Amino acid sequence: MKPRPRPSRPRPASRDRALALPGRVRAHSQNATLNDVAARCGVSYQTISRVVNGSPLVAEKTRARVLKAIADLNYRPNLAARRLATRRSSLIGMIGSHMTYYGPAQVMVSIEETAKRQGYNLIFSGVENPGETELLAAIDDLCEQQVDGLVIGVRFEDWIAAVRKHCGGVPFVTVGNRIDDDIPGVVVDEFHGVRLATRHLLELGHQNIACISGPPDWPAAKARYRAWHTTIKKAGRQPGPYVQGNWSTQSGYDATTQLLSSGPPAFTAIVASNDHMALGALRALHANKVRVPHQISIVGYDDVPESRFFEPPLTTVHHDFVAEGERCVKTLLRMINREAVDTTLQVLSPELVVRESTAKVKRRPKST
Amino acid sequence: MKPRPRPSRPRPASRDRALALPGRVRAHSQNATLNDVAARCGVSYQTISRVVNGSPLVAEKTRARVLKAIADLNYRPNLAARRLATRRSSLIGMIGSHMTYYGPAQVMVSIEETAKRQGYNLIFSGVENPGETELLAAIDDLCEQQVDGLVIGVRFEDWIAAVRKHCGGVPFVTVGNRIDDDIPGVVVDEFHGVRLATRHLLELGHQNIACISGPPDWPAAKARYRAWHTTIKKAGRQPGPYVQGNWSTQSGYDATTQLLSSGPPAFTAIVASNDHMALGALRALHANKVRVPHQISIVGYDDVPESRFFEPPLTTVHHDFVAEGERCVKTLLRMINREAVDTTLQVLSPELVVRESTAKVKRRPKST
DNA sequence: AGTGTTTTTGTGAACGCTCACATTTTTTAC
DNA sequence: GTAAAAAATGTGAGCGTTCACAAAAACACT
Repeated sequence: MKPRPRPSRPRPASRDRALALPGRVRAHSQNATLNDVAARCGVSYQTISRVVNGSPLVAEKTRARVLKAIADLNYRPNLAARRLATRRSSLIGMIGSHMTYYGPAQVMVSIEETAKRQGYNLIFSGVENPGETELLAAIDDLCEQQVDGLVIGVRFEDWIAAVRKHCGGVPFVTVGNRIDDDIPGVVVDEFHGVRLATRHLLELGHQNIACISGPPDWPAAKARYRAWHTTIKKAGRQPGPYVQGNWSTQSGYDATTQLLSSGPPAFTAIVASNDHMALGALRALHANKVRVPHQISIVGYDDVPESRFFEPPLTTVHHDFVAEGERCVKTLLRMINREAVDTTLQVLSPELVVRESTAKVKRRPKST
Repeated sequence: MKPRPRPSRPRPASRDRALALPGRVRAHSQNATLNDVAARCGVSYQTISRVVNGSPLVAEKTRARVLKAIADLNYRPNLAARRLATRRSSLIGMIGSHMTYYGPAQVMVSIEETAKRQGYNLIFSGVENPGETELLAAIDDLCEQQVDGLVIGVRFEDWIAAVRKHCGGVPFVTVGNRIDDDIPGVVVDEFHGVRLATRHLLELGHQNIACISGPPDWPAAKARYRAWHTTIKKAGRQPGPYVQGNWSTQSGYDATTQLLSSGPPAFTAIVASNDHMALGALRALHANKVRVPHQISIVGYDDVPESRFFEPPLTTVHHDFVAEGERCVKTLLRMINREAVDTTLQVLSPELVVRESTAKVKRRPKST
């Protein structure tokens, strides 16, 4: 809770007040208030408040008059005042990162839309490299804004206790994070998604399957990596080589280059943890004159709209970000309204989308 | 200004108050207030307020004591109350659309970051199909939130007057919109960007250059289209065929298919209004066995991070979205603080990035 | 010790709204 | 035509903060 920076300029409020005559002179073009409207149509402020809030206990005639006055004066309720009085803000906060990526952006938009439809506004706070301090600061910040609830879209499994404390009484949900601690949330079952992808490759006869994973401190990356590993093991095979990327196309390119660097590849397929890295891989393969899918198959994850236009069109896993966002707002709203919610994670199922970047193995794999 | 939906559940506040004893019983786990902190360390609320706001007029000893109490009680200032008292919200509103696209998302993130650095929070409102009513509703909504300023990232040139009215006294800037009406704003000079791209093609000897534009109701799309047209005219040539897309990869694909449908193409190059459509074009060309850049050159626009990994790497125009967002927040903040601002548009310059999707014309063009 | 400063702390009112309840007006019923 | 019931409107207080100013305490200096 750092001291708020004092505005350097003289605040207009104080200047106005200094000039104010005893008779309650309204500052220049200041917005109209309930009282102004009331004065204008000769009723009490409470009546105005009633019509603004759609209360039925107002005579139709009065309501009409008030509505007119409201329009004339261009009255707009001051939500800050309302908040203070009601102790509800109709604001939900979201903490997220990497909004320039397709998935996160999609989730954010979906959250905003759903919230708006329910009469809530979204206040967003980006936390680029999600360390504990940064995250807690964002939570504090949002809580000071009096948000009614919080959507946390970044990893925090190691700091659950601190997060709980900083949220105070404010309910929160997770999105895209598998936090096993009875914190409500929504995830798409990424493990399952990658399992689907890996199995698909296995069924195609691939014996040696490589993996390009995301940064290991992302839960999503970890789940996807584990799914690759586990599925192959379960099938009684050995996992192929594995390189870490950071979600970016560039990193996919680099990872693949590295995979290719040690002579002719033993693997015949790659599982990439997202479509962008898959694109980088495609490109690196092409640069090395390796043909996809003839020599090497590749699957991505996310099903970004572009992926069907890759060269070749990418086999990938479709992940419904919109549903994810929607569901998590719905849950949050129930918590805010103190309705019963199932505190267990809601898990959505991704789907495999087979396109042209995967094919049956042709040549005999070297190893195994 | 629609009536606010009444929360269906009984408000906790009212229940608490009903139970409250005369002696001012604080509701259960309600947040601590200035008064609570004051009571705890035996000073007046004003003193607490002073330390919270970092005022220098408080004795070091007292400050330490207060700070301790604040930490103990987990006190957090109530921004709603502060807002009411100061008439400033430290909130800036942003109205935008298509946040799942690279450009808009990038701008949004940049705005949020810059705002946060200056002590402001961002409250975002998405307006997907930007009609007048929808836009004005979003403005009203944000103004009710008492935002100190507004960034409008959607087109509104036809409704300037209405927008002005609805904003009331709230300052606003445009981003990515060329509004010629002394409304401050920031744009990247898209016209120039596409001019660069088109000239590049011209210099490569292309005589017949096609265009895939964005949806014409986007100012950005219009500017880019005009630039293609004008530049070619200025060079004394005739503009080639032209098809509209909608920014999506799919639409780029479709547009190109259409371009190709009337027999062997007369054009030898395509100017696509964004990278995604260029990708679609690339793919359509490939599907039709047209080689890029050997038979047809293509340039995109935006320089999304993936574009250098397209097949072939895309020649495009780099557009600095981050700078755009930053500049516009800076301007807005100056307006909020009533400092002098240059009301004319700030224009940033994009740059051409030449990669491998463009080359000299080989064969004699059929026409002209 | 007494005065004048300077530093530190406290007081009252206001911000614009909603709540709970009180009061007035209108309608209904006998 | 009156009493009771229902509908419509009004009143006072409080939400948690800041502002302007007032008061008190601490410190200097004669």
